[in-house]
Amino acid sequence: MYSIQEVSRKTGLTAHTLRYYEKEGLISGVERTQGGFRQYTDEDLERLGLICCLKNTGMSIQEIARFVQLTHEGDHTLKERVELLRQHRERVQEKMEEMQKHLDKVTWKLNFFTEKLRAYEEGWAEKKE
Amino acid sequence: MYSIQEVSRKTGLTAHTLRYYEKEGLISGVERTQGGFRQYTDEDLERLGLICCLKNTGMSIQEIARFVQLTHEGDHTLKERVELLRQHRERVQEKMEEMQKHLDKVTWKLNFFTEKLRAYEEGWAEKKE
DNA sequence: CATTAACTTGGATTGAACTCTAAAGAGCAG
DNA sequence: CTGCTCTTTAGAGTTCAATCCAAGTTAATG
Repeated sequence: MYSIQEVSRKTGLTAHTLRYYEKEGLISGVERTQGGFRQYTDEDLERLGLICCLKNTGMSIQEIARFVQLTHEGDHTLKERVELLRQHRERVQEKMEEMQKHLDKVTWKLNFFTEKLRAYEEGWAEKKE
Repeated sequence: MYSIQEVSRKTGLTAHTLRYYEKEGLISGVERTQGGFRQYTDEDLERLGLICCLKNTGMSIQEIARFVQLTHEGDHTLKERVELLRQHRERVQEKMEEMQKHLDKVTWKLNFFTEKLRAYEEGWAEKKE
């Protein structure tokens, strides 16, 4: 059992964000102490792990909430969940390829500027002599 | 010379966004007709190309504006520009590696669910018999 | 037991990047 | 010239994902 601060440390999310995620339906059924303090289980941590993966690959809060809701509805939603993850993976892969292309162009431009800089510094050195 | 709509089509950015970018300092010095309409040159399009690459690899509007400003200041900012692009490239590469790791975990989970779905559908088929 | 630190809530605020609105002017086909 | 569409501006509004605030409650420590 972990306090919200401990989970914050373990996941890298702030306590604020953890409460926000709960409010948005990303993590439901977190236990409480008799005083009302959140008590996260190892299973909660595991679920947060997947949530972070989805978030870090660009899935929106809404979509993650949808996925979590399906999970709660039981095994008859398995097909839909598989479909959801598959589509997400595809989108991410496409986006990464796209990014790589754009990054290649940046690299090309970078090389161009580096060469230009070399020429500029040489010219400057000549003037100095 | 291209109207804002033509540039919109060519770049995929809306006319709104093009005006917004201009206001934020991402594209300065766009010519106008005597009536005040924007007239983009091929050079403007080229500059927009790099801007889109930077944006699509996650650079913020502010950072791009900074880069553009340096460009206008002349060759003595070449070193800084090279540095800026180099750092950006590094950040993007790290982020992409990170994303790939997270995506791998999603794939793993996807395989898990796919297997679970297969078992579930089989069970259902048995019941049906 | 007293104090301090951590936690609770609902609702307001932030910041980034658009996105839209309204009112007016520009340009072109018929 | 008459419509019609396109473009202009300043400024307001939207969305997303947090992030903060205030006021109150609970737990932990000396």
